[in-house]
Amino acid sequence: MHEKHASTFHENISKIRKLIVQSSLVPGDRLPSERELAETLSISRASVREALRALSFLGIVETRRGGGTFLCEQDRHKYIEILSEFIVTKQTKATDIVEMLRLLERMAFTEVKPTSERLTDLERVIADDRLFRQQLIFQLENELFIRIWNEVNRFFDGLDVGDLYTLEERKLLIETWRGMGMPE
Amino acid sequence: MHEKHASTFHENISKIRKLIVQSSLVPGDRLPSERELAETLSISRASVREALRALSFLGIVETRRGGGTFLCEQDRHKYIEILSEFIVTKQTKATDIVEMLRLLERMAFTEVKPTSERLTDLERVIADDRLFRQQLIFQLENELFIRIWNEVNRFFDGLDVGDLYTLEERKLLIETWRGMGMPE
DNA sequence: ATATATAAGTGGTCAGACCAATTAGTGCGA
DNA sequence: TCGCACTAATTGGTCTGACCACTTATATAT
Repeated sequence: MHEKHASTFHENISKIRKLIVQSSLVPGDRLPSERELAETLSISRASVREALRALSFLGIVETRRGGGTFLCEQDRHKYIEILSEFIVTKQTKATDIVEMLRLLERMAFTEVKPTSERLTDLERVIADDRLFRQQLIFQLENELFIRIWNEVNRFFDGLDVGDLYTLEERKLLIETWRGMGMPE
Repeated sequence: MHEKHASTFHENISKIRKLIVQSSLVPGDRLPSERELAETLSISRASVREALRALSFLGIVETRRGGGTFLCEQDRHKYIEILSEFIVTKQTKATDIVEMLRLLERMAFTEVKPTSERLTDLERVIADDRLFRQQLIFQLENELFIRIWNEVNRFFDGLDVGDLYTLEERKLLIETWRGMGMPE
């Protein structure tokens, strides 16, 4: 009865996107609840959630616990465009990529509240530059930020210019963080 | 007992990433099964799946039905670096962004097998340039491709230069596709 | 009319079950 | 011994139903 899709997962994403269009939703509008979507699209709520999570990662929808699922405002991703602008306009070279990565990671470093567990996690991967930086970024727990870092870091990997920080720098970073004190 | 996280969702991602590091997994290696992960990390299998789906979208792991979940090979994302290289090195301007988008969308156009349902879906959004192109890309059902298009399209949106195609071009695209025949 | 308490709605998580695809194991025959 | 077909175990994919945490709407009391 229905068309062939690569997987029901993609089919479900397609269904939800189609419903957004048919309902003429505009950024900021609320989508039907997960339970409604499940019944309307004749799929389980678990599948609805997996599809919504994917759309969330793509920056198309956002969910608010107890509130609902909403179509994203374009403006919320303005800083992605800003970063993109930086890449696009500045005749970016290897040094610029490195500079941007250091900037992003400094942001993470200053934003993340240092806890004993996070320090332990960082120390565990202190020997590996890439894992160390990845660990730092993930501790921010901001999906959009993680996505941006992920893409920029791919540039860096492609450059094949070795580590971003030395082992001593990474150790110093941790020591500095430790000196910033613990939460209550 | 355990540290404060923004959400258990991010905490779960952190747990899995930590386990990958502690197990010294290298690209190509298989992760423990979802059931094992659930028991090891003391979370439900549904939560494990949501976390794995996120890591999948970030290009860190990939799942094979009946086979398992594997740490991604770096090389699989080589073409992301190629596209990035294009952006980074060519002093990319607005015209280049447009060119790249047209290229990506032509790839989708030639790769996707035209079916009556897909044509219907496209015709439904023919009035909206952005939705039309998004619909076309999503029909490819390739997560990595969707991600790349998504990022590049953000550049385009930031340029604010109007539509990429005219209504006539979109109609022509559909007519051309319709002429390519239907599947068996 | 305002503020407070209550109820309803919604996303987040969990448990257990079954299906579908792959993989590992077994045994038979050449 | 080797190779092939068959079976069993493993694993990701989906479904159902339940309960919790948070938000929003409603009703109630002052």
